[in-house]
Amino acid sequence: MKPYLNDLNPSQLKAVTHEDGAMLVFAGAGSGKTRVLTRRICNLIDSKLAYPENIFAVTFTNKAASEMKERVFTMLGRSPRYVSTFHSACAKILRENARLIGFRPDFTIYDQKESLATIKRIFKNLRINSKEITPSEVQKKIDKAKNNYLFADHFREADTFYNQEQNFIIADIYQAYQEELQVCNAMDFGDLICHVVSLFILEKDTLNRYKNRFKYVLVDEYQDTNIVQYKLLNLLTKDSKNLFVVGDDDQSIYSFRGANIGNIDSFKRDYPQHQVCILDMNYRSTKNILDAANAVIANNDAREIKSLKTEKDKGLPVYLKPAECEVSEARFIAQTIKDKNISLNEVAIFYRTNAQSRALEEELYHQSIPHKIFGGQRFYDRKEIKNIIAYCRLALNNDDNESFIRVINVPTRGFGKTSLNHLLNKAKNEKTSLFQAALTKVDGLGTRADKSLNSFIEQIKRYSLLASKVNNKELELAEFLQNIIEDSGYLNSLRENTEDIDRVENVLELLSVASSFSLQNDEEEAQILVAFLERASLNSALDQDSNQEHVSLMTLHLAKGLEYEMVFLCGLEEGILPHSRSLEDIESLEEERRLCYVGITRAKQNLYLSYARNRSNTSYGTWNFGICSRFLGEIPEEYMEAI
DNA sequence: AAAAGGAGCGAACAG
DNA sequence: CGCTCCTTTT
Repeated sequence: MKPYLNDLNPSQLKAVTHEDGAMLVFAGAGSGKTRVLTRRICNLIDSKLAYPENIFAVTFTNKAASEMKERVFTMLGRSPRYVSTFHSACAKILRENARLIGFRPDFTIYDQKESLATIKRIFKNLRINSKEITPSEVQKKIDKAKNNYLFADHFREADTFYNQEQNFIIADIYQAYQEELQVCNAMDFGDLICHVVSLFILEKDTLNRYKNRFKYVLVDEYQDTNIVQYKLLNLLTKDSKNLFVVGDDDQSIYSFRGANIGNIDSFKRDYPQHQVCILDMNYRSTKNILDAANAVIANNDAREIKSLKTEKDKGLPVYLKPAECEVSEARFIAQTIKDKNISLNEVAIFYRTNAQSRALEEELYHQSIPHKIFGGQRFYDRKEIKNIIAYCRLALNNDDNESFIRVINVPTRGFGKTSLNHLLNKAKNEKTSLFQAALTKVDGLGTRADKSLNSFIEQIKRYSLLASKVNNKELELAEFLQNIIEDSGYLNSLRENTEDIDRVENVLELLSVASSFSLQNDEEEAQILVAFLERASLNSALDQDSNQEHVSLMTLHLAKGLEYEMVFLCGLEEGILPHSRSLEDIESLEEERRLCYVGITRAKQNLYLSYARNRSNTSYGTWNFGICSRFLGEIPEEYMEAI
C-alpha cells in the first residue's frame, strides 16, 4: 500500500505521480500544494526512482522548509538532506566546494547589518562622500544586482548617461565590497546564491556531480523566485529536465526580494516539453471564507483569471471587529481565544509588520495564553548575543573583520578607535584581514594598545584551538561557549552593570540553547560549531520547539503555506495593510492585496478580521487615526458579520 | 581612551 | 519615540 497516494484528486494524483520531465503546477491557495510536493518526494523515493540524496527541494522561508521536511519525515521515516531554503541549500553546497571559488569552508555569513557596516568602512576607505549616495542605497543596489546575477561591471557599463557618475561610484564600491568579503572569508545573503551559480558555471565537473546527484529538483512558491535562483535551477536541470515547480501568481509576495514573474515564461521557454497541472479545488476553507478571499483578489488586474472552488458548506460568517485601539484589539483576540474551546495549536494571529506583535504579545502574556512569536526581533540580533557569536565566528574564521571590530574592545581592554584606525590602515595597505595585520608590529600603537592587541590575538588563537576541538567532537559546544564568555571577561563585565541584568539572562539562555543544540538528522556530517553559527545567521530556529500547545503569531509573509482552524487577521487599516509604503504604485498595492488574500485563505473554519480606530506608535511615536482598510470594503457583506 | 550628552534621522516583508 | 552618530568632557 502507498498511503501517500490516498485522498488525492485526479489533478493532485497526476502531479504526485509525475516522474521524469518538467512540470509546472498552478496551485491555488489551499489546493494541496505542500501536500503535492511532499507526497511526490515520497513517491520518488518509495518507488525507487530516487534515493533521498537525489532530491533537491527548495522553499523561501525556514518555516515552510521545516514544515515540508517534517511532513516527509512523518510519512517516510526519513527525509532528504536538501529540503531547505534556497539560502541554506546554497550554504551547504558552498561549504563542500568553498576552495574552488577562493573561500575556506568555514566562511562566515554576513547579515544585512554586517554587510552594511562593511560598506560603510569601504565608504571611508574610498573617501566617498555620503551626500552623493548613502551606504544603504548602495547596499540596496548591490543586493538588487545580485538578485539578477549582475556584477560590478554592470554598473560601469550601464549606459544610463542620466546618472553615470553615480554608477561608477557604485561599481567601485561594489567591487571593493566583494574584495573585502573575500579577504574576510565572508559572504552576504545574495552571495550565497550567486557564488553557487558562479561555481557551477566555472567548474563543469562540480556542476556535473550535482546534476547527477540532484536527479529531481522541486521548487515551492515558484512565483517568488528571482533571476539568479532560476539560473541555479536551470543549471541543475538543463539535461535531466526534471524540474518540478509549484506556484500561484495570486500569492506572489516577495517582489522586494527580486521575485521575477517572468520566470514562468522562462520555464515555458526552456522546458518546452513540460506538462502543466492545475489545482483549483480548495480543501481548506469553508465557502464563506473562500468567497471572501476570491472577492478580494478579484480586484487585482495583473493576474490570470481564476477562482477557487470548494465543496464545503458556507460555514460561519467572516467576523469583523472594529476596535478602539490596538490594545482593545489585542484584548478582543485574547478573549475570543479563551472563549472558544479549541486547541491552541489551531489558532494563529497574523499581522503585516512585526511591530504589531508587541501589543498582542503583552495581552496574551497577561491573560496567560501560551503563544509563540515567529520571526521578528531575533534573539541573536541582541547585542550581547551578537558579541558572543562574534567571538565564536572569529575563533572559526580569524579573518572575519566585522566580528573582529565588534569584539576587539568588548569588554573594554584599552584598544579604542584610534588604535583600531592604525590597524585598519595596516590591513588596508597589506590587503589582509585585521587578524593577519595584527600578527606583526602595527605602527603608531601606544604600548598599552600594543599589549592589549597582542593579548587579544593570543586569546583568539586559543579560541581557535578550542573551536577545532568542538568540531572534532573533543569538546562540547556549550563548554566552548562557556569558556569564551568567562575567559573573555564578557559575562563579568555585564554583571558589573546593573542595567545589563537582562543581558546576563540572555547570555545564559544562549548557553542553554547551545547545550541542547544537536545536529539535525540531515546534518550528520556537518561540524557542529559551523552548523550552530550557520543556523544563527540564516535565522533558522535555534531553539527546540516547545511541546506545549501555543497560539502562533507571525507576519503574513511567514503565514504563507500554513493553515489553521481559527485565524485572526489584525490591523486591517489603511497604512498598515495596505502598508503606507505601497500606496504610490499599483503594483505594490496589488501585492498588498495578495498578502491580504494569503491571510484570509489560511483559515479553515473561523476567520476574524479586525482593525483599530486609533493606533499608537505607527510613525515616530505619534497616535494615528485608523481608517479601515480598503480590502475590507472589497468583501461583500453577505459573507461578513460585524461583532 | 572612555563616558556622557546632544543632534539628527529614520522605520516592511525575509534569508 | 528610540537608535546611531558625533561632539564634548573628564
